[in-house]
Amino acid sequence: MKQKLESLLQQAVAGIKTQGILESDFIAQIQLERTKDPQHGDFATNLAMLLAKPAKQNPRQLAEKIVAALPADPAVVKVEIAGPGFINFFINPDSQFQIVRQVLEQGSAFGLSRIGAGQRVQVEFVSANPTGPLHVGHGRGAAYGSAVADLLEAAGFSVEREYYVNDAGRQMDILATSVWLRYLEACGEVLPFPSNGYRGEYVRDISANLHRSAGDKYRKPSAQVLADLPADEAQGGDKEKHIDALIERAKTLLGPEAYEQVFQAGLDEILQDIKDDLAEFGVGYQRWFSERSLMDDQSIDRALRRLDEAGFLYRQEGATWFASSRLGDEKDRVVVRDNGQTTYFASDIAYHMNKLDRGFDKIINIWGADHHGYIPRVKAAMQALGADDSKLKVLLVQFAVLYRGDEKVQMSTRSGEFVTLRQLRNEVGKDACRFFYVMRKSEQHMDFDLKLATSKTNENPVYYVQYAHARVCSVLRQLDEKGRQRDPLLGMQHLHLLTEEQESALLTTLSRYPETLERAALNYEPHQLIQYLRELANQFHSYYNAHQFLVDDDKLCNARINLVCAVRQVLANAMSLLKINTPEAM
RNA sequence: GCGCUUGUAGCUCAGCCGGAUAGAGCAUCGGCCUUCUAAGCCGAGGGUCGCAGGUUCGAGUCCUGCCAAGCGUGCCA
Repeated sequence: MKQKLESLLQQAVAGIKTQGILESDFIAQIQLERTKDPQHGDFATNLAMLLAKPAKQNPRQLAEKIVAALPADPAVVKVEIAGPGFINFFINPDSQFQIVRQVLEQGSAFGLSRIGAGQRVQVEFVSANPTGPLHVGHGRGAAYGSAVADLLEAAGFSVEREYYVNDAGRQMDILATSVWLRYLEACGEVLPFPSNGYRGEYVRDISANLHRSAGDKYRKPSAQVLADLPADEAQGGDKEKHIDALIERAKTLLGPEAYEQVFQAGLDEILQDIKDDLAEFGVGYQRWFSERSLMDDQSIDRALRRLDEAGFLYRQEGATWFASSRLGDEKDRVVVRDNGQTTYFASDIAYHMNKLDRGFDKIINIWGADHHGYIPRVKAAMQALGADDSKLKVLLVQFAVLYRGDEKVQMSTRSGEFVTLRQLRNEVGKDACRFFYVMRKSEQHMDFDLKLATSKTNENPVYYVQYAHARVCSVLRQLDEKGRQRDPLLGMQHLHLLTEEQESALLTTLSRYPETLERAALNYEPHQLIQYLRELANQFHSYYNAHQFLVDDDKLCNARINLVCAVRQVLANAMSLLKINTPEAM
């Protein structure tokens, strides 16, 4: 309908051009929007006001000429000029009714769009370090990222979801060392635990499993482990120096092969936990991309060579620098440290080169907002590699601040004091989790109140939407219990009986679903879909309270049942997209 | 200091490419269950859209400055 009106307006513009009112080479951008007030009809355009200046006429006069040039169409019953020069369209109610038929015929496909035209989009999200279980902060990225990916898919893009596994680097060495130290404890060794180690209970679990499967294979006497170590923080020393020395000690005492086995034991178990956790949360990936693989296949070397060949690398103070400041970054960045090790950033350059090589039309990275300072340097790297950095879109997600009632829950991975995503899911349930996480715009700070999300009362918005769905199901059950039969065909023939205020509102809202989905996808804003769901559910509940559906008149009854079935279908389509359950009874 | 993000009702937040009288939930107050599920509905009160300028037919929305909050500003990841 919207498209039809837009084309009518284009024809009208062409018409006034031939009248010489407007320069013939002027390109008019048609802006057509849904009206907020039914008095203004169904659609409105500000075209006359936009063209007033180039046409050198006052908007209302021009509007009259545009309306005069507008071709007649059976779907449009009335066109009005209002306010400063708005042109309001009133749509023939008969054509409004057809949305019910359309929804029921298309079923779960209703609302899907082809606007993406099969373009290949990669969405990388969560990508939390595999040094511990996912916590509630990662949960928001998971819910948001998968919703964005699913939305894009629904809009006709070809989507690849990817998790970048940071399985290299110092943090992983700290984890491996923490696992080993807890393992030694399990063997019966007595030794202090470093203040900078991973203290979480999950590390003990991993170590216990390792001890069960490997016995004392990795055991070394504690005296040997602790000999000549720099003091830890608790003893007035430097915790960073202490932990680095412990890592070195682990590597030398165990030897490369055994160290690698301990390392791998920690990595495997944590990664598996993350995979299970996300799967249970309804989040799936096409690919898990290992950072170590970039080292193993020399991707990092190749990436650095390409930067060097392009003249963007230089040496200074023993390190190798990338001249990112020449490409919009604040300052240059180190890619190879003076100790010869490449930085995390070097891996990331190689990773993005890999993404570019895979030929995606669009690369979407979903990062925690604390990484925003990182965007310019990655874009600089892409440019230096000769790529179009506008292919990369970084979407930032603010961390959710967790409250238990009024009390703010403090979190830190290292200390082990954090609420995990799994705990949250167990406490709140998957549906409420996903709903709450994507309810807000991603770059908004979010207060996640556990008490509110766990409450099974009316304070909880997810139930509101689910309840609307369950209510339609309940109506159909009632119909059956009354011994009556649904007659969809009869209902279709009498959709014109749906003239109540609430019915018109629902028809309009249903017809808005496809454009809402499209807009949510193109703007990467799943919260728009949530807003829509709440509005649709609200209108349905109002309708439910104002009118009886199962009336004696078979024609009206079936028309209404068709309408509420269409409502149920659209509710279900949007909720399934967001991986929220659609209960048939509550 | 500089950079990014945010600032809308008591609280949590929507507000589409700049559009007509700025919306919703919670909270408060008042109504609605003999009728398809009251996890619901109807109504009321509640606003200097952080502040000040600017752009224009029109600004919560765009621009500039200021104020406030969060984050960033590592040869950490």
